[in-house]
Amino acid sequence: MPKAKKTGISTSVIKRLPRYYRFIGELVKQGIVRSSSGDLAAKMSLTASQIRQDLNCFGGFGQQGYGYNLVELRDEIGKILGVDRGYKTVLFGAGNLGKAIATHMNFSEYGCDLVGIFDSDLRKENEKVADLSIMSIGRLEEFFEAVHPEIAILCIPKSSAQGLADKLISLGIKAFWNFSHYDLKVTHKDIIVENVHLGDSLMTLSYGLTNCSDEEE
Amino acid sequence: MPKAKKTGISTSVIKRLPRYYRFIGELVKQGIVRSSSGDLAAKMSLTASQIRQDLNCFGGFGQQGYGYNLVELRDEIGKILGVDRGYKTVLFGAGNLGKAIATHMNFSEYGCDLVGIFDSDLRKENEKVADLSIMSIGRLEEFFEAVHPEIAILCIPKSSAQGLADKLISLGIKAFWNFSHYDLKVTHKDIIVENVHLGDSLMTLSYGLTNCSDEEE
DNA sequence: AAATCTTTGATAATTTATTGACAAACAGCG
DNA sequence: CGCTGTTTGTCAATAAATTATCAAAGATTT
Repeated sequence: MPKAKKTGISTSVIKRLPRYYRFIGELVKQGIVRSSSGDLAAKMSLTASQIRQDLNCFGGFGQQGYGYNLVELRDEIGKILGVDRGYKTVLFGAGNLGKAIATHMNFSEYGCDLVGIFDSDLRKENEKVADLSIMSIGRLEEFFEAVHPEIAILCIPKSSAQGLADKLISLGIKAFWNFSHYDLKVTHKDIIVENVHLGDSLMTLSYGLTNCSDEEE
Repeated sequence: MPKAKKTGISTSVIKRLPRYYRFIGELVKQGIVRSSSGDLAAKMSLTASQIRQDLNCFGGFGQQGYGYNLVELRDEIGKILGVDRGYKTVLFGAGNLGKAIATHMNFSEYGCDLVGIFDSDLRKENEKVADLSIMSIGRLEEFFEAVHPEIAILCIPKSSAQGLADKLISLGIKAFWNFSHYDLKVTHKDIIVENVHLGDSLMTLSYGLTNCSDEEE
């Protein structure tokens, strides 16, 4: 009898959910139908305790003496993450990174549906990327009026990020996936922001090389 | 009198360093020369206490009654991160994502120097990306022998990631920046891995939209 | 140069996260 | 259908991270 207790899930737990979803999805693809928290823990380099505790934040998905039904578990986590929602998503900035994200990401796997690409460079208008024609910013209001997208992906220079974000919020955008090298400031409380800083990740690698390899011993 | 205490810095602290580096660098660019932990905390949405404690892991960079000299602080953090090292970096997989990373990232800002791009598709050989000619995998040994790169960026399908990684380790690679949608398994203890899962970040956004917006109240 | 004000670095207190332990629940077997 | 073995969900214990506090250091002012 799964009891849902959605109140105040910690971000530590939430940030682990996508990884659970990936791993369990992979196991399902391999045809494995059940698994215990101990098995999963070994495969994911975690503790069994943590897996049980994490999953229990959302409900009792397992069964004593048996473990977890992986298909069911994957679907439950998917539902929690909302990967079945198909949030309408619009991308801004069709430079190298924007194009790569548009063509490289399997949006549908992650609960998103890419429905539009905008660029401020008029010369790119009508160019095709990922089966969509790039639109000029001039068509922004018209498009939002008609489509009402929920997520904006920002692949634009940091100088224009905050301005565009404010504009998009006024047009009803609910979430930002922000690659603009700038931490968006958002006062509205239900607006969700994920600032992605690839450079930070690379610097972490550099830190590791610089500090761990020799001096650890 | 800065006392260095590099022993066992927690990953929580390390993961904040790049953000400090970015913010402080930005302030320096704006011509601001000093700042107190309180100022910085307000600008970065952190507590003053955390900033002081984080910085103190590496040495006493501040001065009572004055605060921190931002140029000095930025340079110190840069040195800790190793962004002055210019680690020789090789990219594998010249698809959309690989090309975007090659052309979009300012590697030198992050302590890296992109010195080679490989792709298994022979038709791409000699194609130019980011001022480098794509090399075929056949030239791998020869190139590593001559150049001895330290970092490998993997923008390849997950099916070939582990195999290539093992090969590269045997050729002397020290760190992986891995975009292959697969968590690399590395037993060697000084090999450093950053698994980047953009999909995880997008799912976190989806989680936020699905769970927070309405039900929070 | 003394007095005042600011701010650090360090330590203590608190909060949060992770791990361990175990009773209760169920599967599987004979 | 009862017995045995497994595994969960929960709660307690531990560990880690964050925040608060404050004496000492030094800047700034007069």
